[in-house]
Amino acid sequence: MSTDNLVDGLAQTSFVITASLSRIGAENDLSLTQLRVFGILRDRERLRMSTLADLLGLEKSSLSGLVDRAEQRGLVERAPNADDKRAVDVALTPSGQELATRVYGEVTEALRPWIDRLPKDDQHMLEHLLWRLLEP
Amino acid sequence: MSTDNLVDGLAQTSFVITASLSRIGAENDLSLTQLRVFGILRDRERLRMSTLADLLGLEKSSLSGLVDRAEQRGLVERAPNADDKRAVDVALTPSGQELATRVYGEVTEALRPWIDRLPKDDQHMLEHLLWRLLEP
DNA sequence: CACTGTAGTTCGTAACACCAACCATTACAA
DNA sequence: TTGTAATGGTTGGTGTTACGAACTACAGTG
Repeated sequence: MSTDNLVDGLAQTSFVITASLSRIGAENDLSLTQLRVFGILRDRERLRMSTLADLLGLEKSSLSGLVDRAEQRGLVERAPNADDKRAVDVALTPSGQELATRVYGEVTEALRPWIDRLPKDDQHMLEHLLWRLLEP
Repeated sequence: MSTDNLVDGLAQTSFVITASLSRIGAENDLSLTQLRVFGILRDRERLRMSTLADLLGLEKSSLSGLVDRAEQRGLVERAPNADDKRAVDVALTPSGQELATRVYGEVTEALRPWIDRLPKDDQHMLEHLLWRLLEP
């Protein structure tokens, strides 16, 4: 069956990407999950703990410690939510922002040579297909 | 820059795949890393601890515990290497083999609906591109 | 106003991954 | 060939990650 091979290819690719992300994260003392937090928070202004947990696919309790550690390092900050006094918003601090863009730049640089083994046309095709797949 | 978007797409896709693998692994009491061990060992006969560690990108010491736990569950077994008395070979037991094929079947089933949102032609194209990228 | 649900935190537990230190064996060099 | 370095694995200690259960504080609803 052909789907098997595609699944395999997706899994293998995942491992390659994940390895790069982990390595570059580690060089900056960031776990893969913390990297994801940064990736998510980089675009948006602020996010509630619970929605962040949902996006990451984590339990709320897992997120507390994660944010704790990042907050102690001054990369992230908590603020009470204006609308809901139970809720807590999380946002990147300026230094967190800076780290995020730097690390994601490094990731792109690290993957570029690997990606460039594919002709430009194929790169565009791949990009197109992946985003089609990722559509909601 | 277009590479950025491709890197992003690859990362996003990785997270989706990883989430599926983790979930299905968890349902079978297997961590993502154990799942990878099974995937690697499924094809080959037996592997030395060190080469397995290399393939996984792990320290030797990390592998010891990993294999310990799998061995205690009877999924994997150690055997002294014939050529090198220092080395230890690892292989799936029959019950490990069975679990491996079952779990990887479940993964394929889980991803199929997601993948099938892409027309068959696009699936083949994607598969082709990914494997081109994965070439050594 | 009581009651049920939701948002986060804390606590205890287990897996995971690393490093450093340690044997045993192998490879190599003088 | 014998001494020394390198390799293969394990052990022990540490920090991170993730979970579930129990808990507090606030929201929403009847």
